[in-house]
Amino acid sequence: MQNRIADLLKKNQLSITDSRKKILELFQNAGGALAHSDIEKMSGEHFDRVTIYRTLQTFVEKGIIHTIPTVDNSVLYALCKDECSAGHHHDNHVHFICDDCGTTYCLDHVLIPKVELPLGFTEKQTDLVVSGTCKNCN
Amino acid sequence: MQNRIADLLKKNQLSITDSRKKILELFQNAGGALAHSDIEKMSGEHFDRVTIYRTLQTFVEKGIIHTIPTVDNSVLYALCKDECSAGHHHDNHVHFICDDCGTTYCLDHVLIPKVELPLGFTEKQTDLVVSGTCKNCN
DNA sequence: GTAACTGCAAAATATTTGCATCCTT
DNA sequence: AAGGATGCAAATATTTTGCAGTTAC
Repeated sequence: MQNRIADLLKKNQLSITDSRKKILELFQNAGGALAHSDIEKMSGEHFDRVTIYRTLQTFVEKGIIHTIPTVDNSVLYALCKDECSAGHHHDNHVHFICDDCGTTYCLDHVLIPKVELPLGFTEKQTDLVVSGTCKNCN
Repeated sequence: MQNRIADLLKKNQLSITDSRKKILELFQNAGGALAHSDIEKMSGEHFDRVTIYRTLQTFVEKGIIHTIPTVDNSVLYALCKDECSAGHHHDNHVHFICDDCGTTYCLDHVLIPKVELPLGFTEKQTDLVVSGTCKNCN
C-alpha cells in the first residue's frame, strides 16, 4: 500500500516526501474528489498551505490527479484512474453535476467526443459538463 | 431589442438600471459565455467591480443566467436557454474561448454530441467549452 | 554534495460586507 | 417618499512569489 504510493511518485520522477505521501494517502482513502480546503483540514494543520498548493499543482502537471469543475467557485481534485504519461494528461471524460445535491461525478467511462473546430482554431482543453439530477436525487 | 432586455428584467421583478441593462447587453452581443473579468473589461471601467459581482449573483438567482464550471479556476456565465433564444437559438452548440485574447466564440455549426449517462442520471443542460487559440491569435 | 522540497513572510488577486448616497418606481 | 441598487472603503479569502533553511537521493 505504502509501496504503491512510493512507486507512483518514483514513476513520475518526484522525490518521496512526507507531504506528498500524506496527500496521496488522503486521496486514496477518500476514494473521490477533494478540495484544497479538505486536504488542509484532513492533514491536520500539519502542512503549510503553500506546500499543499504546490503539491497539488505538481500532481496535476504529472497527471497523477486532475481537476474537476464545480458549480460553486471551488476547485476539486481527484486521482486519475488510468496512468497517464507524465506531462501529457488529457482529462477527457465527462463530469456530471447534480443540481439538487451539488455533488460532482466523474463519469470515467463517458468520453468527450472529438469536436471539429473551424479552420484556424486550436484546441488546448475541452470541458464537457452535464448538469441535472443524479441517481441519488432522482 | 432594448425592450427585450427591459422586459426580461421586469419579468423578474428587478429594477431597470444601467448596469443591469449593460451587462445583459454584453451577454446578448457575446452570444456565449463570459467571465467576470470579461464583463469588467468590456464594460469599460464603467461599473464597479462589486456591482458586477452583485449583478451576476442576482441574475443567477433569478435564473436569467447560469454558471458554466470549467476545470481551471474560472467561472463562466451564460444566458439561460429560455432567454437566449429570441433571434438565435444558442442551445446546443459549442463555445470556444481563446486563451490569448479572451474572446468567446459561438461555434454555431459545431453541435454538442449526445452523451449517454449512466442509469439514474437525468440531463438538464450540457455545456461544452473548448479553450485554446482562436483564428486571430494563431 | 546537489538539486529538489518545504515553510515562512509577504505580495498579488479575488470576493464579500457595511454603509452612505443615488436612482427607480 | 420608500425601497432597492450602486459606489466606495475596508474586511476576508484565495493564490502566487521570493528566499532561506531542510531533506531526499
